[in-house]
Amino acid sequence: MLSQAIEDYLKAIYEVETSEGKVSTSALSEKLGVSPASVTSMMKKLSERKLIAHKRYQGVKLTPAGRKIALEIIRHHRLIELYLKEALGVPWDKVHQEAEKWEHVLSEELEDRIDEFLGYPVTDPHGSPIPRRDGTMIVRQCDALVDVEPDTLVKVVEVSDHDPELLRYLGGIGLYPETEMMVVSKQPFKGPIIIELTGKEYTIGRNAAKYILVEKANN
Amino acid sequence: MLSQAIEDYLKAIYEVETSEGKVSTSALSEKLGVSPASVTSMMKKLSERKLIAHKRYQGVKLTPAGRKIALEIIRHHRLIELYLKEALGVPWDKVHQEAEKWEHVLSEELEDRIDEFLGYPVTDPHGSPIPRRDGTMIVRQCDALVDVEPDTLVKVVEVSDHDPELLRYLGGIGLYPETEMMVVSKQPFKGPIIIELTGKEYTIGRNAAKYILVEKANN
DNA sequence: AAAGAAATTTAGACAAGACTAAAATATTTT
DNA sequence: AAAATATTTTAGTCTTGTCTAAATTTCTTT
Repeated sequence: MLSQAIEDYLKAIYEVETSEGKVSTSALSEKLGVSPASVTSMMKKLSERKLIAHKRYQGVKLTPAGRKIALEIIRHHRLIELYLKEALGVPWDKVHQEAEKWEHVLSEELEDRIDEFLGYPVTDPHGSPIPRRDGTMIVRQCDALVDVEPDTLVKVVEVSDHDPELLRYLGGIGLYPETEMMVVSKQPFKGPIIIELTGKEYTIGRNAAKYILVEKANN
Repeated sequence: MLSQAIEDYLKAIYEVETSEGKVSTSALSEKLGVSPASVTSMMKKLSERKLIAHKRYQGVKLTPAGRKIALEIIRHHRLIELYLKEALGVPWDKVHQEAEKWEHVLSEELEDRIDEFLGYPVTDPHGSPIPRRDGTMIVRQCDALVDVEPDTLVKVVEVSDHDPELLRYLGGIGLYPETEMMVVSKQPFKGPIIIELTGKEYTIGRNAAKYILVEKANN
């Protein structure tokens, strides 16, 4: 049995690995809210257990075994998020927090029941793909909203679940995964992005726009 | 925030207190699967936090603050048990194990949603009363099956949830809370108890019969 | 290429919660 | 009531996962 701390580290490493490519001690320190020294000592432990490969001063990489575990936890997390929304009507800005704790104590059997209840879903409420039981995950090709040229019609693919306030804002304007919208303009000097949605225009800050993934709509 | 260990101790103290009256170090040691020395050291901590009253060599008692917390955890536990059965069809011999872990990470908000989903239930799948949010709990007056005289018609009130195998057996013969049955005879020399249920006779060991609570049926 | 800055690791400490072995106290037996 | 037994507590150790401060290595700047 793995400790919650180990599960959290593996998950964090996976997430940094996919979003930044390289996984540094400081990135993990920041993401997990612990000191860099704590990260280093955990890296040593995970290395010994062959869950990661760690070169001194050079960052870290998941081994296949470590990646498998990370994906199991992420699967728990995303199934739980979707379950809470579908079965109990928990709003999408709150499911993350709840899943963050529950994911570590979910049995495989209950995981299966939830999966079945939901009809073997493929994405969570934020549009993130749910890893399969076998440790594989379908990754969709898409761009951050911040990188899209103006005058493009796009479809929202995924919204990061880590900022509840952003989620409440986006929910308020009706911006969810699968929603189509027009990128109207990008204000200069790192100004916000203007989008059009159901006939109205809204502004989205550059920073927020990094966390909204979209693909070109087939029009 | 209380640690899981503290929550588990308080719950165990509550349960021993209600079932045995006196709470000894060894009873807790046994119940929690830790050494007596570990119990003593935790007792010291809980005492300092004024969650229990501890007299050296004389056992332990919950303070009102400690009891409140114990009942909150038990409320989580029982709501979760019922929820898993009702919403996801988890069989009653498996809900305990799952609830044992989930109870410690359930937010108050999700607790409320589950309570509402279930229609503000009063008992869990084993017939145990669910404590109210305010820390009160309705305790029903009833007898252990082992103490009932033969030739009595009784209604099952509650079955202990701690032995999955017993639960599977009882479920198999259709013995659930609210079920009515006839106590046919008690075999001598600590032999089993014979009951009649839906026309058939079944035997229930003396030990098991201690964990089945019943009341006289109004016939 | 050397100096300064930033990131990482090491060293050592601490808290929680478990353990064993030994000492202290209660309880039971004779 | 003394002896034997059982229970509880104390003392000291261990593991996990955190921390700070100091040392090391890498990166950036000039």
